[in-house]
Amino acid sequence: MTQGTEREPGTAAQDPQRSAAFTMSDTEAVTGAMSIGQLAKASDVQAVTIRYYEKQGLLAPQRRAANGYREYGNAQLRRLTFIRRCRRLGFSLDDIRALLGLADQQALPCDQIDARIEAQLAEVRKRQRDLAVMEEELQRLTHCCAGGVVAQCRIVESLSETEE
Amino acid sequence: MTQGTEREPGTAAQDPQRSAAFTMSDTEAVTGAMSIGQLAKASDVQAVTIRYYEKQGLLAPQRRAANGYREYGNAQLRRLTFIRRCRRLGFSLDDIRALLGLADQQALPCDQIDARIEAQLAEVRKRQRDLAVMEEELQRLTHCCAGGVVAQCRIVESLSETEE
DNA sequence: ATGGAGGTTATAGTCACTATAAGGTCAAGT
DNA sequence: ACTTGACCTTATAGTGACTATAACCTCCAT
Repeated sequence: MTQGTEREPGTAAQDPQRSAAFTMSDTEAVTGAMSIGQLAKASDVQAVTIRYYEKQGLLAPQRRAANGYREYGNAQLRRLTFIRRCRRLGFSLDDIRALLGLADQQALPCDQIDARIEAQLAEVRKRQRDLAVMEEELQRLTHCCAGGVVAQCRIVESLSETEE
Repeated sequence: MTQGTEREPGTAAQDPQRSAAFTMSDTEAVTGAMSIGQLAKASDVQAVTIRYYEKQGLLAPQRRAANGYREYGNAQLRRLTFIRRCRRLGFSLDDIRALLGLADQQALPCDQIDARIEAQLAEVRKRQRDLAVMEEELQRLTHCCAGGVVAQCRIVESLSETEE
């Protein structure tokens, strides 16, 4: 897959400080404009997903080029990075929309953001407890019918028993 | 609340050989007819969900009554219990379809069922590791900007930073 | 001018349900 | 006999966070 954004390795070499992910053509470097594909590469988020976030009202392009192409700047890259980090922390897109709304109001105290982090931490811990139960149960089921056949399978039996 | 027709599901337990989870005796067919609502109550699974499982090929009613109503017996209750327990262990409906296929073949050795339990256990442990990472990250974020305002918020900052 | 890699939109599919609509059936009460 | 209300039937659409597909447009190098 030849990646179209890398079309000038010579110019990139001029600036050893610049990370490969942000390599842009000279004009782009001046304006900070990225196409959706370049933003995708820089953020490691698929272009379709970026368009999806836009439809969900999370990330709008800076502007549209004359040909209709989306153009993004570094502010959008930071915003997208924020979105993806929050997703990795288990926040829903709704949560993230709220967090972005808060983050955009620079004068607000941090309390509400803090509270949402705490809430998410509680949620993660709840999921951990759920998984711990699953793990214990599954662990109990393993090795419980080694070498038998299904007719006497303790697993099937214990999973089917109607309690009374 | 018309639970009056409920007979104790334990009558089948007179047969201690009943390791076969899904074999249905004629007596059950005669005595054990439940409507979908009764099965829902007995299994604590919503009627719509039971119909959904049917559409997915997991659980068919014994037969249809003259008026078109679904009729279930104790074999179906055990099968549904099996399905729900597997769901609680995190198995997908596809997994469960496969497990039911295996469980229905009484002569088969247990190996394949065992293997699927092990695979699910591995999956659960992977999810646990993912959550542990999330927990650590969230923990790190809490209290990191107590009392400040968003403009200096370390949370927002650290979530937005593009690494380079 | 042609090919191929990019971009654009719109729509449908995923998973395991849940919700809604529009109607048929049944037992009890008036 | 009639009505009420609980139950049953089917079909369709919505959820969340994408992913996949189709059909088309644009740019650039050859």
